[in-house]
Amino acid sequence: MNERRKPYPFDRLEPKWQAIWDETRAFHATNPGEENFDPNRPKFYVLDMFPYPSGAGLHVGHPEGYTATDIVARYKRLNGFNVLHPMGWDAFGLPAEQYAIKTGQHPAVTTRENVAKFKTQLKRIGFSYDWEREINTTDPAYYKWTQWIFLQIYNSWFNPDTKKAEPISTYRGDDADSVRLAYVAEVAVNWCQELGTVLANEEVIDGKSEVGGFPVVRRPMRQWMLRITAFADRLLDGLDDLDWPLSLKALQRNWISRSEGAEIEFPVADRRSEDTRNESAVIDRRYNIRVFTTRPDTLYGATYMVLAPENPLVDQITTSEHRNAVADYRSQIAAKSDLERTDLAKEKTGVFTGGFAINPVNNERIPIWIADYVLMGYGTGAIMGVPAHDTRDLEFARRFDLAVVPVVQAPGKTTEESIGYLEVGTAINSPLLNGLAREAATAKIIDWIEENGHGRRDIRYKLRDWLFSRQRYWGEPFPIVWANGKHQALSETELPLEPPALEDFKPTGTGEPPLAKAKDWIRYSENASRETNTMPQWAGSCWYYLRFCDPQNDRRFTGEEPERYWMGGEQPGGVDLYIGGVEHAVLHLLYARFWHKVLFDLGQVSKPEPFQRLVNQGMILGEDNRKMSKRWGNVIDPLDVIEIYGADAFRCYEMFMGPLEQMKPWSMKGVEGVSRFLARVWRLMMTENQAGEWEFAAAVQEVEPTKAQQKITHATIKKVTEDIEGLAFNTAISQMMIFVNAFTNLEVIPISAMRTFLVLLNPFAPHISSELWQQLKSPGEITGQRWPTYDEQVLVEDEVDIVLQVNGKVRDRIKAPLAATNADLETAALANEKVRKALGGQTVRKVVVVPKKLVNVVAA
RNA sequence: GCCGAUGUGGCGAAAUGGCAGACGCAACGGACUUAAAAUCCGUUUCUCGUAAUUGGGAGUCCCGGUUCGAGUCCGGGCAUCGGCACCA
Repeated sequence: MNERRKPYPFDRLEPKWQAIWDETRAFHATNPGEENFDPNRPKFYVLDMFPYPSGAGLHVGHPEGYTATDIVARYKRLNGFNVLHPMGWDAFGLPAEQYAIKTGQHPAVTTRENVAKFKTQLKRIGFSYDWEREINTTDPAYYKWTQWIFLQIYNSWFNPDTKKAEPISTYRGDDADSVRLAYVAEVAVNWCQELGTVLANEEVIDGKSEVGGFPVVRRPMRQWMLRITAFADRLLDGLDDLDWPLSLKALQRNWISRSEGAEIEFPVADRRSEDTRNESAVIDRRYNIRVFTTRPDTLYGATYMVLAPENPLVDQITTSEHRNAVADYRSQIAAKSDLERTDLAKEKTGVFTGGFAINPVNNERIPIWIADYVLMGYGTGAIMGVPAHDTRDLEFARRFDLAVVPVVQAPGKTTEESIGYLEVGTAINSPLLNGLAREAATAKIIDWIEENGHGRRDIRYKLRDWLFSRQRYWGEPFPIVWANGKHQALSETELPLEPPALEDFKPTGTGEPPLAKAKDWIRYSENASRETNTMPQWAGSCWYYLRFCDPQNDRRFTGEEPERYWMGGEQPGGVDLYIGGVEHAVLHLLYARFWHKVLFDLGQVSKPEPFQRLVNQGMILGEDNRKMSKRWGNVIDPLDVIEIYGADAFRCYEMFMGPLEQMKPWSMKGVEGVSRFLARVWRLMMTENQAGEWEFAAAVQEVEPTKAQQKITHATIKKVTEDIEGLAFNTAISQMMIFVNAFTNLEVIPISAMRTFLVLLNPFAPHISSELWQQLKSPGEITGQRWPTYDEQVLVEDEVDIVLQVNGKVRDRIKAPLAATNADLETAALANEKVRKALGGQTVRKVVVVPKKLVNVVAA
């Protein structure tokens, strides 16, 4: 093997500095009240989305965000902040369990090994985490508090008057279990046979499981739910003040999706009067059909109704002669997967029930159909069909030849042409509303509906309550026991509730959780048994950022004072910078906000939102511009890169690739370029002697920098400072390259400029900058320095370049004294030979002068 | 269909409304070397012109607008990517 020569000895100095940082606890953050805590420094909490420690080890995507936060953490420390920069492991989850099923090895063992591997890898990159705060969601000392928080949720309800979570003891009704924020319900859930578990809506993508891509079917099951929908409005409103990417806020808004409108009741016409043509409302008072609509202003245009096939009312409404057709259709639909059913391309289907409803606004008898384009899971599972002003209804009406009555006139169109018009227009064919625009018509009709008892104003959300139980082994057991068919909470003193030791982790396949196999564990007392479901993977990550504030606390989930300090502080407070992938937009980031709001209402945390500023790093693609995957053979292992180029080069390349938020392809050649830059930095201050040993370069001397050197040094301080604040790390590195190029090949290099530069470089390349700082015999440790400041005065030029334009086209460039007046510049421009040549004989109409920049001569 | 993002050299990219392409990669040329690697120096948007230099023209997805001046602002398209999707 031909040993590749290292461009500088990173293989020696990187482990050296990593060991020093460990030994000196260089990045340990102290809490208020602890020794060495300095209350005069401002705080900064900079957080990564902690990883699931998979067996595959670190991927180049992980360190992208981690490097960005590490640069900010180191930068903030150099600026005198108390910085909280922790790391931990989100270690409950499917892969460890599936590995356990295959090999029989306990998931705890696999997890321990994977964590050790991840930690070694992260340390090799030189991240400045406070490892004394490391946490692991599978540690009983951690999930004790996950279970404790679940009990807070279980023991709370949402008071609609205060719009807050309150202890269940404040509830005055007679059925507390019906209002708890954690409740059990029989619902149509997403069941994945392959994984042997149910999944949350957020975990299902295109009818397949997010993990593994296995088919998911609808199936009614009794499950634990968390009442996140009660917080829908607050989760929406809270977004306004967060410094998050607009696209991510849009994703959450879209997911919650608030619709305002009305719930309207349509009475069912009495079947006994089927042959009467007279619609004078012989009404069957036993059941009304309730619909939700965002367009109550089109009520006069409702010419039919549609129920979801699963709607229980269908049985009551269907007449005997239509019973067979309806039954056929319903079984046909039941056999379809969600995917088939929601296929937009297919033609609308449906059957008539034989029943009629009465449109309350005009007493018209309208037919009731069932069709699979109406979903049981949204609104009331029934709609009023307004074919003239709804695309789907129109398609359905045309297919089955139902009446179409336009009730909104499009501007400049005839009544007939207004069919299919969805925008704002003027109400027609609507005695109560004629002539009104949408807003006024909507307000008026809702008033009418409410006054006449036909319904009420209503708001609906697409957001569903959070399906919180899983039929898995490797998760937090619920601190719940069942007695006489009722659930009750364990007391706090019984936490943590550890899962039973099991030989066989396999899902049962029946929907009964694996924990059901542990007969002894289940038996709680003579007549009570334990809940056998476990919590979903998201539970642990819903509050880990709070645990980081005070990770060893055994009396509380997090200490009140540390929480107030790190999560509170000045408005708006919270985590000051949170970086992670966009894939958690409607999962972790929504769930965590929900838990945080519950804890806030209960007085457990100091701010209503956890993450003040959030940034999504872009995905890193393979060199072939495809998503990295084993299938394409384009996966890059960070450790391989570090082996060849060193951790500093790896870190700098990850940041130099392009803007943090952007998707971008990997390039080994690019790593090499950045590695060359670091080698140039090294050789600026070090030379190799005859024996091949590196020694301090004689060129670096105690001399005053020249004016030009001062200028570039201050320009670099300014650019790097501003770019770190703006997370524009790629251009910060560009500027440092410009700096180094300017000092390359000089016979005398001022040591003061080098020291300043090393501090600027330190957050990006902490190892090489620490080593050179020491080689330069600089005072103290580089990590103890103050971030340099720049002087605008130094940056001011005596002479400036002035661009001369004629009609906006550049014709020449001249140098002018900084003090030159506009008149001076104008004169100089008009006297310029190239300007005069370009003007030809044209008349000068106007001269625009931008001081210190340009003169534009306008002529014709 | 709805929501969001993006569109600049051979490639990754840069540019408070004011010199488009900083910085890096690749390519080409040169220095050093017996040679190579490494290193250092230079050229490198396209096009026309020239023996060469100095030059001319065009150019930031397309069409229009605002402006003395537009990659940047406004209007309308197109394309690519991401999310949601029969949500009433």
